[in-house]
Amino acid sequence: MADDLTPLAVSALALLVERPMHPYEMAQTLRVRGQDLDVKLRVPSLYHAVERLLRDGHVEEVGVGREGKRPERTTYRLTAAGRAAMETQVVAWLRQPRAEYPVLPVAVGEAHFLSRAQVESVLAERRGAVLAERDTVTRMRDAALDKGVPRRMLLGKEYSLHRLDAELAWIDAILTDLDSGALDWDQPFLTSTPPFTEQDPS
Amino acid sequence: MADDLTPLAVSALALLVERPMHPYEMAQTLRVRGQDLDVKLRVPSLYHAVERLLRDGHVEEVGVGREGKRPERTTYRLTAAGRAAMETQVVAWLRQPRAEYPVLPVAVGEAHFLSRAQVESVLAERRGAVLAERDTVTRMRDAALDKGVPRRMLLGKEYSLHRLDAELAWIDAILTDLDSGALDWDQPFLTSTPPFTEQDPS
DNA sequence: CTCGTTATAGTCCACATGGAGTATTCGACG
DNA sequence: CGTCGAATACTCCATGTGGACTATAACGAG
Repeated sequence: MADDLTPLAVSALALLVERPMHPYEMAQTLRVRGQDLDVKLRVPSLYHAVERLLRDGHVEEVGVGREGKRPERTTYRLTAAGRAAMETQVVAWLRQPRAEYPVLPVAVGEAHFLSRAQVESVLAERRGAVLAERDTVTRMRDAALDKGVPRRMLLGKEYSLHRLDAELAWIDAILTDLDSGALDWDQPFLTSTPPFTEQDPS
Repeated sequence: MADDLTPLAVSALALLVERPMHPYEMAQTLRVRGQDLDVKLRVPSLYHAVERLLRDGHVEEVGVGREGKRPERTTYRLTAAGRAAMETQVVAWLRQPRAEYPVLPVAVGEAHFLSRAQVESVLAERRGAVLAERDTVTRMRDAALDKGVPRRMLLGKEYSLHRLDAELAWIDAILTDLDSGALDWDQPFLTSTPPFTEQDPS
């Protein structure tokens, strides 16, 4: 039983539900549909992903075509196993949250190496960038709705908006606390004995 | 100029600010402090990360010790270049959001392959799991505050809480719209001509 | 009609990741 | 006092990732 599919593999399989394609065409389609905002799309990774799908019987070759005098291309078709594997993976991703590791908490966790002033300035800059992104996403979603794209295709955008709002709220909380001095930035910070665990309860 | 540091590399450098350590000790310290919830910590990756830091002059060997009769261990010390590189990286992460790719939007984006009932049931299950996680994080933060851990060390937890709340709101929105029928789950979905772009504006 | 540009359709290879394994030592239990 | 499990401190290698490169064709500007 071949293991977990990567997000890019799932996107590829989903495209093949519609019709057979060659990898380059998948990449184009994903880009045209804006799905490359949700899935990290790098061409070589896509080719590798398709290779693995082939190896695992999730897709099969449907022919090597020479259309016009373009470079050779291998087209793939979805198998029943591939379809099933994709659905299983989607369900698994929906069913339970998996640990993901955004860098922002790490950065803030080490931000005490910076001066309070620097942190304030840099976070203020970030705040602006996040606001701008929020604006862009809103506009994309609204434009799509106007064009008649069904709501359920835009749920990812709604999620992004929620996340951006959460980030804004959090940045604002930090900036407020930095200003009010509630964040004790200049206190000596513990080195040897972390107070995170009284690890000697014996 | 060596490139971007990985999150794990930054955590390693941050530990070395306190005192020289060997990799295994870094791993233990990160775990004791609960930082392995923010940074993905796998022992082999840590060794590789330290190797790269050594190669790039961010750390130097400070001796191969045999304490007691334990296996040999190589201890590393931070260099000035390493300290600077870490601060630069932290500032870069704070200054601007970088594209990250959570799987949930991808999964929801392909969820139309599932039946409405299945999506509802699976998302309801997820909702419970997210609630439980939110509870756990809250308790961890409160416990740490009680022990006198400074606020600024717990900003990551606050961020997690904001994000979990955002996810809950989003799940609830989907479940509501699925129930009310606002999400037109059973409509025929476009295959050949995506309405995402009228890609013929000529 | 030639020359730089963009689009097509990929491949190469250097690098990063992480499950599983190794080898030694310490501590506890019978 | 032997052995069995856990901790210590790594290493191996299969797999995944992605910047840079290749090679051909169509396209437009001079």
